[in-house]
Amino acid sequence: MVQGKVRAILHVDMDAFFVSVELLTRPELVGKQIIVGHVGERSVVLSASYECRALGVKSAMPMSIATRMAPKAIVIEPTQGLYRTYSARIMEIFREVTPLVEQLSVDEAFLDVTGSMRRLGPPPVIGTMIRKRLRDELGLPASVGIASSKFVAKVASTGAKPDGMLVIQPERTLEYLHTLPVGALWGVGAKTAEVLREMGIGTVAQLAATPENTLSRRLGTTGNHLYALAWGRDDRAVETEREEKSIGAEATFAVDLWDEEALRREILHLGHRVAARLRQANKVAGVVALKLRYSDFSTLSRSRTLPVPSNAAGELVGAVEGLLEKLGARPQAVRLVGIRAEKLTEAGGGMQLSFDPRDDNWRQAEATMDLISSRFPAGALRPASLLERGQKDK
DNA sequence: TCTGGGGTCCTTCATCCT
DNA sequence: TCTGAGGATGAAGGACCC
Repeated sequence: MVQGKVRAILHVDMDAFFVSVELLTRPELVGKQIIVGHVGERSVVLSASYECRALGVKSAMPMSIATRMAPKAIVIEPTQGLYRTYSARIMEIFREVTPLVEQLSVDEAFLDVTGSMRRLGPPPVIGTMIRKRLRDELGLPASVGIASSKFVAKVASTGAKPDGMLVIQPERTLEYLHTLPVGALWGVGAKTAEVLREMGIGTVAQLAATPENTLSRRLGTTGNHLYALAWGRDDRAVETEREEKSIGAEATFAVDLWDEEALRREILHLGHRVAARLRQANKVAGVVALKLRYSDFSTLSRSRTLPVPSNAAGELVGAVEGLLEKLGARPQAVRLVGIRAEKLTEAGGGMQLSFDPRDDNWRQAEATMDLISSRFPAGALRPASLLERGQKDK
């Protein structure tokens, strides 16, 4: 950052993104109560239209509760590939404005437009132009927050929703921040909010008025971090590149599971998914982690360093099965199982060392699967051990 | 009311090594 | 040879975000 120069940061956040994308092909549903999410007892709301939000429906809310709150809502099954396609087009528009784009998720990004102002005009003009392009070219509404830091821009875009724009001038930052509840701060979730509530802190103004060491004694480094934010201090730069640190996959069972065989089948399936994504990213994992969630929602994780970093499903699954065996008998039925590949490094630094010729056969087989998977629909190809018995016998 | 799936970051604790 | 201190590292768990 250039010392002394005031930055112009935009945070652009699409409004009810999944719902908006689905409505593009179903214009007759515009203005209706819409929920995007899987229909299932254990699913949650991915996105809800503002008509549903008015009734209390929120993202991540259990579907069973959401449909009770909005019994007339129309539930739409998510179309994963479609969101990625639109996301890519949204980011393209952002990059035509400035190369300094930090994508936070499929539907939001920070843009540092400090260097684009001479060419495109002041930040509010740029924000308006971006919103117009998203609306005209893609048919999607977005909200924009403009400030001199990432954090305040993000808070502003939340305040601008839906379909609005909010500019926080640097000299008015504290005045604006100090009107907000602590939950508006990045990093304050349910637990931290509860701790702060016990300390008698409910607003950003109260947080700012609390001595920093009081906060850090209670919350550790989070306390220092929150204190800085409460005073509008955030000089983090917009980062255009971010290295993936882990790749994982997990699945929740429709019914909690005691069956070890079914558990191992799911692990094999997840292992293949994770390995395929590692190969696609040209990465190998140094560590593989297993995650189990039991009936009572308690979660356990175990991890193991691989002898040689790998992206072969056989090796990932082998390590996870070792962890599973080490755990011994399950104390409760299993609700969720997950696998995560960690300590990622670039693959392709020559062949991986292995003394077992079977490993090479596996890698070749998996490379062939990648090739076939790239040409046929998802799920067309699976290891025989993942097929149901009836299917396997055919 | 009952909690998905994909991630990141931080803290705590155990273990190893010097 | 034994013991303890302290740093580095790995593993586990929790909180948070979208």
